[in-house]
Amino acid sequence: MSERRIDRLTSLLRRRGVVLPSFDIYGGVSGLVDYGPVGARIKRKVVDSWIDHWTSQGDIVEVDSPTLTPEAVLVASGHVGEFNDLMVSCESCESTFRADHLLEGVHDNPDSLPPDEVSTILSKAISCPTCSETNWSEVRPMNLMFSTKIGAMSRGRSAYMRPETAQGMFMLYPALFRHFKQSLPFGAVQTGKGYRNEISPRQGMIRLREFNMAELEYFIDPELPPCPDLSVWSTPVTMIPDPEGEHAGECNLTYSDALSKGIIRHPTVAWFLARTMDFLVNVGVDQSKIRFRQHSGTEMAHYAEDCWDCELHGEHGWIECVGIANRTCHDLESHEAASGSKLLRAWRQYERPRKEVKDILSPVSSVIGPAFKGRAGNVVEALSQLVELPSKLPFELQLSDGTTAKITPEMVTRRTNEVTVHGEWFTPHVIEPAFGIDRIVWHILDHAFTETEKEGEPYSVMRLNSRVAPYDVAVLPLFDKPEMLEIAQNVTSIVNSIPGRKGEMDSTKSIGRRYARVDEIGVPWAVTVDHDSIEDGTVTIRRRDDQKQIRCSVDDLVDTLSRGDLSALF
RNA sequence: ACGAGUGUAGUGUAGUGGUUAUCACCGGGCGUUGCCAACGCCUGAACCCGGGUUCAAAUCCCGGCACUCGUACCA
Repeated sequence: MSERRIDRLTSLLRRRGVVLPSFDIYGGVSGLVDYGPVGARIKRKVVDSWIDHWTSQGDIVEVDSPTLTPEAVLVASGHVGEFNDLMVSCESCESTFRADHLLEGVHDNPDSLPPDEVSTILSKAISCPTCSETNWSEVRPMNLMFSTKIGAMSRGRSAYMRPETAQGMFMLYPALFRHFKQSLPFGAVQTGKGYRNEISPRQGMIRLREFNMAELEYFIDPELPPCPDLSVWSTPVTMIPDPEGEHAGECNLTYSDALSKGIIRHPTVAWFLARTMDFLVNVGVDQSKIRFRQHSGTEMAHYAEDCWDCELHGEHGWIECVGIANRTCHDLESHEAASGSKLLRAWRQYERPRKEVKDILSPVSSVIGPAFKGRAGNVVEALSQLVELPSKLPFELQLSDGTTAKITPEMVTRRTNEVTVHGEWFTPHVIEPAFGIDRIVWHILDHAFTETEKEGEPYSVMRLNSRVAPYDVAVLPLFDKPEMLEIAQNVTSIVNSIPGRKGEMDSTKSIGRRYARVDEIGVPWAVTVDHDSIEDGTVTIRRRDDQKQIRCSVDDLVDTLSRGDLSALF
């Protein structure tokens, strides 16, 4: 047995087909892992619980978009710029830095410089912060996105594997807006793979190059943010507010207290914190190992207003597993600007229509047309955008192309326009909780992994919540007799016919060994078929966590299992 | 990314130039037992990959890959 708990845990996960290195027979690839037969079921149940947790709310729907993403989308989102970090290392002391960080204060916009210029500035003006030497290596761009081409050969369009699922949901905003009858708030969830070519992935499932993410984009009217009742969550939770803010220091607060004290800055964000906690506890994360940490102003993306990490504690320390960010209107506005689409907005109906009286110069197109020919369109446009009308005609009208046009009295009619305005278009804000599924699965396993002793021998039990257990029951014929096998086979197929339930039969080896095997992969219940089963149709049910047994009929078993948890029988 | 260490069956390991590659658990078969990793017999399964040195390499050297630790990085 290995010295360290984490080694014993990972060895169990490999041995039992939960999580194992990918492409192992070819030497493996760092940052890629496989879920085996047992792990894949656990992961699926976590993802299904997640989808169900949010979609049962009513105003959130599931969508699914491609992982292949055209370059333009990721240029607009900022990923192409942000993920092209230039790295440089000091040849004297071997420290590695992001080149743009070193240039801060020397150059206004270091991101915009090509590598050779960065190199030049570095060697002239910057010394190593660690050892003060000026002996820089070659500047290398580190692109964290996997690039590819859509289409054949050189005609292919540049694309990337998505670094987050969010952009796909922003692309679907117009469809969502229609689906929800054009009224906010509403949200979309998406689960799937994301890709980041990490410089040095380590820590097993914590930093992967291809990983399972689950993201929720909740679109709201910033002037009318949803403020759900937070008083139903009365248990305080651990929070670490912005270390640069006035509430710095770990504290234990309810969500509503944190919101009223101004620690959580947005009511909808507070509500997502609460709902996130509920989800994690539901799938078996240990509540005492969950905390929320607020980003400091400098850590936060420039557009975000309030950003929290939900961190889970395990063998790797405190790990960010969920990020909850108020992304404001940033993404939708960027895509509107880059694509020219006018579909990325929402309509805000005024409570009562506003009458607006406006003096305008209405163009007389029969005069303007012949007078300005090709520029006529521009002139009409500029007239309609005049805020202050000139006091007298003729006057010089400023056009958008920089030229001016002389407007004479016969070209326009002065008129007073009375319009009724019923509302306005605006760009919704978006609150985004983003979950790292693999990291959550890891912590579920970590928290469930319990090492005990049985008759002086080490004994491991995976105390998984039954919601995420790979099988609901294990069916074990006490011994290898045709009558018992038949009953066990029968019980297994009945269990498998209950929607959403899975049972597995195991008739090998001794009964103690089979109990041990199913304990190790976290099956919560073992159903044993014995002599009495042949006589009277009853079976024993053994509870994983305390090995307590009761006897009941197969009918009761099936009935209870289809209704809920077998613990009702104890 | 840099540096150091490690890489032997499914898992944990022994082996420091010549072994049929050790042991345990593990998997499969047969028998036996019959409710918590029981027992007996049989059986399955490994030297990370590629090159080099040597008559001979798991063992020494070089390169790659992976893991661990430290430093760095981490939208």
